Amino acid sequence: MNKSKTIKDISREANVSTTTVSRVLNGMSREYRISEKTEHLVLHTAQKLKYRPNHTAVSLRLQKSNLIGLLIPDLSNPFFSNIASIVSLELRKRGFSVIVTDCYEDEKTEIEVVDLLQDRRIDGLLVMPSGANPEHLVALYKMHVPVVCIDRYFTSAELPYVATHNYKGAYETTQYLISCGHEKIVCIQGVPHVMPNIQRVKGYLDAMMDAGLQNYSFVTGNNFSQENGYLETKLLLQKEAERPTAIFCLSNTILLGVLKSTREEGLKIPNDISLVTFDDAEYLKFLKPAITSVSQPVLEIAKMSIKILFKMMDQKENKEAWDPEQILLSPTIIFRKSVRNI
Amino acid sequence: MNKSKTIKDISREANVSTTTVSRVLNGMSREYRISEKTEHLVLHTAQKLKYRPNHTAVSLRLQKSNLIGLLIPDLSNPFFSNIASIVSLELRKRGFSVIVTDCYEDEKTEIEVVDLLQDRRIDGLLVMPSGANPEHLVALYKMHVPVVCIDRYFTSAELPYVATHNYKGAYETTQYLISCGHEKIVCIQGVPHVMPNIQRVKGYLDAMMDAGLQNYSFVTGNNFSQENGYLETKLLLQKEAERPTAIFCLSNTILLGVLKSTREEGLKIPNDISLVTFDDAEYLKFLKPAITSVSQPVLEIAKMSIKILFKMMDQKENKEAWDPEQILLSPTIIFRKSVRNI
DNA sequence: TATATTTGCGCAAACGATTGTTCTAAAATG
DNA sequence: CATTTTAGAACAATCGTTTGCGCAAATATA
Repeated sequence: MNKSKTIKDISREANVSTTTVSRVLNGMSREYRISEKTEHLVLHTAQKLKYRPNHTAVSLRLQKSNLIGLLIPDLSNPFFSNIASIVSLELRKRGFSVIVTDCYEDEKTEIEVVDLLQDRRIDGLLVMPSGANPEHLVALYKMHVPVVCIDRYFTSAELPYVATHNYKGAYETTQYLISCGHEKIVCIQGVPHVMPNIQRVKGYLDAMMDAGLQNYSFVTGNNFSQENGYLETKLLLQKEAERPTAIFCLSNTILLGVLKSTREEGLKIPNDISLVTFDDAEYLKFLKPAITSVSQPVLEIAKMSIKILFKMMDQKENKEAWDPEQILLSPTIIFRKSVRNI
Repeated sequence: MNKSKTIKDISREANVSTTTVSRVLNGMSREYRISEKTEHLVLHTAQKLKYRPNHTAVSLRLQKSNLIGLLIPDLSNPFFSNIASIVSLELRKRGFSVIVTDCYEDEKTEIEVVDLLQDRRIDGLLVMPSGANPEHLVALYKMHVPVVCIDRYFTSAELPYVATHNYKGAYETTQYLISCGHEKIVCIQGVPHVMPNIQRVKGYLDAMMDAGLQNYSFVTGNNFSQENGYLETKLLLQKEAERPTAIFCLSNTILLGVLKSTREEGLKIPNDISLVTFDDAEYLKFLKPAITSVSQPVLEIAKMSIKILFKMMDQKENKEAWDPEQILLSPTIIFRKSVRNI
């Protein structure tokens, strides 16, 4: 850190007390009847010395860090980094800084980091949890630190969250495939225990069931990696006879793996096999054919979660007023050319 | 913030001074001859009260925040968010937290944020500058705050940096196009004033020149957006007669725009026109055809910049020992199917 | 037994701000 | 002229730690 100037330096230089300096610098001159002359003197001296307030000291004194924690399972995933981008902007607008941590989908890391953030006395936490267990987050919440889950959440806990209505998105997408005449529809899933995945699988299964296709439903895969998509598809294409006519990828990383696999097998899309994926991404429309996808309302999710966070921070005094809002926002299906009408 | 327990609470509960508590908690029992009995008592009480140190107070006292700033021009760009991901991991390993800010390619924002970070007494700054002006960074550096530029840098300033050897990458890529028989090669650039762009353009121009093709060289465009790529390509394809046989995109966002444009015009790649782009990305190999690209050594760049940052932090006492290391790491061309051999 | 060491720990001053209370002149009032 | 009011600013405690120095009791040494 820096041996920078302090209000004490200003006070010495201007021959006034630190009290006066502080009050002037915080724009409280009027309330405390500080003469214009003194005010100018202080302001001028501060400029001259290139004074900058020590935020650490202010935090300690005011018991407020103006720091928000942001926990992300995987920053290199565009879905998450987009959220980080929006959060960064919105919080800066409101005068907060963001401590961002990439937890690499590891719950243990996340738990450690939550402790560290607590030591730093963050004023609030936005988290896309990596694990299946909300305990560390609930503990923080109970210590009166506002916490909002984004994208991933827990039904077992009383934590506020904002996420995509994944069930609806998956249900409707599956319905769409069925309406195109598909029956053998396979679903390649991501991390099984995270809520978005659970809901998507449920939506898929229910839609199949409701169409009387329960005997055809098949869920496979176990994480959001490209490799997962690749390997699962290889396996699927093995048994030529029972090949699915459509694959529903539960993330666009999975889709990439599926594409690699179908390409290697020489399959044409959508003629040989149809494809749909969760998560829209810019490049999907440049693939040949362009891929139909379920687009999540990322901007709204990010903004909404911040709104909820601030609502809680505003009623910090009486935590009893906290009402863990749990919000699901509808996704949009973007129809392109990757589904064949049978 | 939280009315959590302090060492004073422990001191009261255990009937020892805060001095002793602090020493025990910092593992200095031996050095200060604190009896095992007292040590255990303190440790036990701390546990019982669920004590957590107040990092704000520690920072103030020790004049060290354990906070690193990370300034990014655009978090939604995978190139940058990948760097953020690596930086987050590496700094966590070393016990630092990262304040990340997305500056949205806006220099004014960046300048403001640098001030804020300085107020927070960050121990170091990693920055991918948004603007053409290094003054605010140099000022920080002169205040003895370690600063390292990543990817983008300034030749006019004495700041350390780590970046891709963009000139080399562009030169060799252009050479490759030429070796495939191309002559009318157009370069669509990004933000003109940032160093990577400048170097890439230079590499392209020199390669054209060295091949005696200077009359064919043509640089257009003005930012890294998809729209830029789209519009510039539209213009290029206007004059049918003088159409280039190859386009060199200076980022993969630009490439996406180019693709959209060529697709709309019904051009086949690489038969009608060849394409090469800077920045490799996962999806490039799934495009049809897969796109040849210049891959930047992102991991090495991130790790190297952190290494340099810590080297400076380690010799904080005598800033004179600081030696602004300026490092360029070579990129790799990944040959795929988007260039036609004429 | 007197003195020198060692053991075990606490006092109090920082770090850089904020703020309730108090104080002293000057101005206003009667 | 004596007294009250007001303007203008300073005192000192506080936020939660760390740390140089000091000090009493216990033990070792002569």
